Amino acid sequence: MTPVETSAEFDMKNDQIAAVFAQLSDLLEIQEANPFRVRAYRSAGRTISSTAESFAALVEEGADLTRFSGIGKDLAKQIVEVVTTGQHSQLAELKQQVPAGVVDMLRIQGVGPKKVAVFFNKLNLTSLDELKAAAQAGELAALNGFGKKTEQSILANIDRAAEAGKRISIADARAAAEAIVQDLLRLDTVTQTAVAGSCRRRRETCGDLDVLATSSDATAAMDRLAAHPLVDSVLQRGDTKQRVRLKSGVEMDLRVVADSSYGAAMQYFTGSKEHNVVVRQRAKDMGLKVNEYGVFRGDDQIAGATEEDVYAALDLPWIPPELRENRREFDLAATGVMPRLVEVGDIKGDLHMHTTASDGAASILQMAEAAKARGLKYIAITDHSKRVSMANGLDATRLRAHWDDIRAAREQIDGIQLLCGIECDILEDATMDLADDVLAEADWVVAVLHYGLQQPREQIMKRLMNAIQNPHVNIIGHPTGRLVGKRDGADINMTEMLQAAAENGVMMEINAHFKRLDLDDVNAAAARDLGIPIVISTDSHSVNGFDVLQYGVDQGRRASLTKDDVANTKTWAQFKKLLQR
DNA sequence: GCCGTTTTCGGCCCGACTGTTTTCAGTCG
Repeated sequence: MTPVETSAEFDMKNDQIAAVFAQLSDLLEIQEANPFRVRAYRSAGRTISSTAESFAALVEEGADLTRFSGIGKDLAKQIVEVVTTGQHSQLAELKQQVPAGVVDMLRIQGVGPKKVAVFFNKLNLTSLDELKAAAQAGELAALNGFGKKTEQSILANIDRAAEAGKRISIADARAAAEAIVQDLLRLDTVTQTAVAGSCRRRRETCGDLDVLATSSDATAAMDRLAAHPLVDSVLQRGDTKQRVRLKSGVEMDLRVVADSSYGAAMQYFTGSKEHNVVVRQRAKDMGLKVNEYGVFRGDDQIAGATEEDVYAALDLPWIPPELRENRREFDLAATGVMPRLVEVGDIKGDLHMHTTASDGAASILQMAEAAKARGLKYIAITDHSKRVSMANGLDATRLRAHWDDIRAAREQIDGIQLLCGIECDILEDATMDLADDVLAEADWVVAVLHYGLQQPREQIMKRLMNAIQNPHVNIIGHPTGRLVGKRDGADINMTEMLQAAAENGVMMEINAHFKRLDLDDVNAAAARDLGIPIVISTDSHSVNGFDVLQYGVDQGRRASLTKDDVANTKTWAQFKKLLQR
């Protein structure tokens, strides 16, 4: 492909491009297009949004987009059209034919493209409000293939459609799922139980919860779940599967299988869907069949009790759940050995935390004692700089006095190193919040964006580049500034930022707080590929703040980071050497 | 629409649950 000559903007984000193809697949589905074509569009959207490189930049370079799996000649052309014109001609056409309100109907539980097509084509309904009115008037039950129950179900779920797709944080998901798992284990008839689904894959957020149990008595397990104090109501119940709504609004599936199927069921219910499609296709190619009950050759179950057996039957090493997204796990598996991913126990230092000097709740010594109690060997105290006045940020004078306090604290505690650090704001005008001579005195400088996150990409990049080129900056903290599910990050050219960091020896943080978790999995993997040391830090504001470390490590695992990729797994002696820039 | 030691056509993962049906389609994960 030759570079594209155009005057159009090349600043479209991957998520925006992906959204075009997601919309296309919804619309095509309502129009009853070939389901595999719909899937191709949906998969292309997923590929684009889970790629660190900017597709806009790739188009600008004239790169061959068909090197991405699932993107062929046709989709490559469509991506070029979207990037260069900001439009997709077929999407525009489809939007003329199908009003947006019709697409909204897809969000109603139990309503899919086929039903939506009937509402639109037979009854001319074009919005959720019109659909609701029709249901109340009994018009839906009169349709061929519909009945009173479907109509009632739509009425029951239509008001919830607006919040459908809402996801909860991994922290909330784990708390709820693990409470229920522990409760099920109290039943004598339940032998094994575990959390599966996106929660087990440790995604940042979960749309629903999946719990698996093995038991000779599925009825007892389902009754137990139905009676759990966290449960609001039972939505579905069959012989082996029950779906409930929790009081928090989140829905949970419980699946009960026999012990001989536990591994296969775990594999199946852990997903992701895309990972499982590849697994099952692979089985098919080998003359086998995989379902939630096991791996089968003909009618013979040849594996199923453990996940290891299931993967082994397919000539695959066991794949850690965090990697099961059909990204690179099958390439890694092809080498025969999966990398040993970083673990919480590997972490020896925490390099981002606050004290009462700014907006923390504990003293320097209290934080150090708490860190030491958790087995950490070194920490950096990184209170806010003055720009963050709301958090009582430090100016040069207060910071120097604070550093004196940190040095004094070193005398009062053994077995843990204390670094004099600072979380220094990168100001809107691209200068640092503290002067170079102050930063030069620090052991550890975390540079961050807090304000002006809405600035245009050019200015955001100027700020990040200045910080990265500042010889006193060690690391960029929570690099995008996004808040999971609440706020998009700044408009960053990730490739450019990471390249600059690699060239200047600046590290990148995975902020372990479950509301941040950036760099995210995709970008952290890209950083690692460039040889950038990653630091997983908690940003603790209290002695309990260290609890979030697990979430950061999980994000690192999703990025397939090993211990070697994470700088704060080093011993203090090794880490000290990394500090020389 | 993608893909290919079954490569340019003919496939494309698999099963539970529900509701509307008398044998299956739609939805969901």
